[in-house]
Amino acid sequence: MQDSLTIGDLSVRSGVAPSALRYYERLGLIRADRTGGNQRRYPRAELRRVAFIRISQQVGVSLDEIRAALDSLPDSRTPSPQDWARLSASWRGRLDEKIRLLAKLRDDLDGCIGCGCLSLQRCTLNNPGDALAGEGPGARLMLPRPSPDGE
Amino acid sequence: MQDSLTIGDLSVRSGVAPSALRYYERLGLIRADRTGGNQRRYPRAELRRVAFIRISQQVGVSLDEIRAALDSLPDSRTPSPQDWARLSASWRGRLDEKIRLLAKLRDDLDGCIGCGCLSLQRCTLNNPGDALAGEGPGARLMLPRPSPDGE
DNA sequence: CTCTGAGTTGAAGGGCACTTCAACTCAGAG
DNA sequence: CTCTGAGTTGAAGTGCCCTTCAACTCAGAG
Repeated sequence: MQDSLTIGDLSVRSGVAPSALRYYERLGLIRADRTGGNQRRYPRAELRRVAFIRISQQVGVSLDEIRAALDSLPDSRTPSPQDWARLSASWRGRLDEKIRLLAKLRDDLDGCIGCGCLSLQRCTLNNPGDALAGEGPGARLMLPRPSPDGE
Repeated sequence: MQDSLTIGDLSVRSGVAPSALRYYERLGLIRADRTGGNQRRYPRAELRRVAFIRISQQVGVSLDEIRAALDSLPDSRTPSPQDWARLSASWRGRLDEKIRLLAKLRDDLDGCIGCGCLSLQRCTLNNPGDALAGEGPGARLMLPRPSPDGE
């Protein structure tokens, strides 16, 4: 084992399937050198990129946005710890917001369970506190879209 | 406006598109009476079902699981507040776990940002604290799958 | 040199949660 | 009765994130 990893190595060390790694490469999230025989060889630094990708997914960021974030890294040099810190810090707000919304949902749920109404029209729906710009008549459910995202 | 809602009414009041409501019906999550002309008419109680569905999605539950939960409601009578409370309460654990994981991710991220390593191999990956059953050699990233789910 | 496991590609498939479309019919105001 | 907006259907399409497949080639042990 030298300084570069095969796709199998990277897969094992990152926990990401080879097919997913190739997919990430197609999307421009990671890159690989090639051997004479056209096989991928990953510098160790790519491990950090993959780690960042998976963590970002957990924050709920789409691959497209992750790509944009990674594009902001300097491509002249290997990203420094500070570079990674900056990127990671940029997700903090989203993470906080996500946690805040879930905590609110939990509290609303507790309230509804407590009072037994559970209609959720009065408790949660009519008063989302944040969203609900009050468009049209009648009550509106909480969030306009569930929007699939990483957990 | 009588005691039953058209699909348009239900859509406006629930904030869920008619196409989504028809989709939910196909999956067996909601049901509707029909007029002589084959149009859907929803008893008001369906509003609660839709509310429950959207809230469950925010908790990160799949439509399939939501269907299973709804199937546990008595179909002889209109579900009582207690029925809804029971179902909602059953998501509490998942919600807590979700919040816990995100909070942990945030703290790990802070730690990594703080120490500047951001390799996330030492901080987060090698020591997920929960997951990572230690299969195979090398480090493993946090969660095996991002698993798309409602936010 | 041979053999085998690992790697390569493009194209297609899959799961989830819907949306869109075409080609209708219904319901109720005027 | 007419007109129009709302409703109906099944089939196909969409977006995201990958996985699977067939049909190859490569790399390294023996």
